[in-house]
Amino acid sequence: MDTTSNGAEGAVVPATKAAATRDRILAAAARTLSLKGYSATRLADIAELAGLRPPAVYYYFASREELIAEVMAVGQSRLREHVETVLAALPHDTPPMDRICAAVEAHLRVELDLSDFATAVSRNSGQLPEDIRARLREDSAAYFELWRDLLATAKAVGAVRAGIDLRVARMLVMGALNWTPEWWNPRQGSLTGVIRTAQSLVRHGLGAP
Amino acid sequence: MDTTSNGAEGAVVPATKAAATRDRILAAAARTLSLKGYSATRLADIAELAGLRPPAVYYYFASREELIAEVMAVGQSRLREHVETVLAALPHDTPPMDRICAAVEAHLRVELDLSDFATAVSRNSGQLPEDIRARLREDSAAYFELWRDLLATAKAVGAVRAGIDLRVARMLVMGALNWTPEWWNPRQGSLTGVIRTAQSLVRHGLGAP
DNA sequence: GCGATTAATGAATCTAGATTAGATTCAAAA
DNA sequence: TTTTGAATCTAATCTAGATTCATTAATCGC
Repeated sequence: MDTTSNGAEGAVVPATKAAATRDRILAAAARTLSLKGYSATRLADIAELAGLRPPAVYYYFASREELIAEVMAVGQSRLREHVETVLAALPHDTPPMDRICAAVEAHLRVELDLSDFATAVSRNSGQLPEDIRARLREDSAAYFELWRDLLATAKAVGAVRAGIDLRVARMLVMGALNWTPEWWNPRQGSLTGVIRTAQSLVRHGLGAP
Repeated sequence: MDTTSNGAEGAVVPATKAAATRDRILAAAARTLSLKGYSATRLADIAELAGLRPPAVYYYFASREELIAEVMAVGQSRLREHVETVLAALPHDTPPMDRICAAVEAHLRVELDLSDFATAVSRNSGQLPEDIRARLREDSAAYFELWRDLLATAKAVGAVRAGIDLRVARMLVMGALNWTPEWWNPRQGSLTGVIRTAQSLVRHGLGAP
């Protein structure tokens, strides 16, 4: 069902051997980007992790930039889709603030545990060349939109304290979440611990008493 | 009292013309790093902004890495010192949660308005080569320590809700703050607006009701 | 088994940028 | 006026990586 070492990179099982190699390169790039960051990511590092020589990468991708752009695109959409899926599975009468907390959990899980691609996005989105950034814009905007809606709905039913600037609050919350890969380490704290505290912070930070 | 264009980069007035040039290069590097990020920062960009040819930089700094390391060191300590100064100026009986809010404000001000150096640090600390990172470790740890104390004190007087993991909460809050340079733009929102919402989020997010 | 296509390689090339070498300017001291 | 040292420049060098390419190895349809 899956090709990577990382628990649940939910790639469809590749149809051909070639597609498998391509996925392996992509996954290696995602992992390297998530660990070392954009500037320190050499094509040679990626190739090595994928068990290949650097030129082989060009058989599958037009350029290093192309490869990285694809990692980011996958990461961005995987992030958004995971959160959307989780939200869609909630009972229809779930209170808005509970939906926000579910989104917090989903975001953290995908970013810290499920996908190197998502990690790569949050760790590097601020460092990308304009070129790549432009390609992410649409998907990224959709994700912001999702959060905007979550907050707006909560506000509409009076679940958000007065005096909170919704745009600012949204960016602060997303910032707190996006920064987690910089400090969280699976070996020293439990993921559910992070999730619980983040939810508590958000719920009481935004919520009316 | 000051040499830069940016409002309040509180450098001491340089003793000699040479020192002024050095400061100009440093400031140019800080600004470039804060705007373009580590990977996109060319020595040529810095030199141009400082009104020089790239080789001239070597008259003042041993290498690009050295220059960047110094920017980061200045930024990190400026950030910490500004927050420390603000906290030290508070009345001694200021309640712990108010002290936290003051720190939030100070951090945001120095990062978003007062110092390109501080911005450079929060935007790039995750991308730096191990080498430079090592040099920041001490100062950076001191800053974390400061926040640790702030939260621990608040907790001690019962100002923090139960069920909050202090370490996680601290990192989430600092993440929210450190992420702000990625999205905040002076032209579209007021700084005080950001500050107010951030304080509200933190106060209610952490605080006992 | 056997050509044809697909995958991958080692060795060579190309290039952006950092760095160095050496020449030049210029203000101040002698 | 000459000398000197500090500050800067232009032109050349050096290097890490990305990229290209001619060739080899693997795989597949028959």
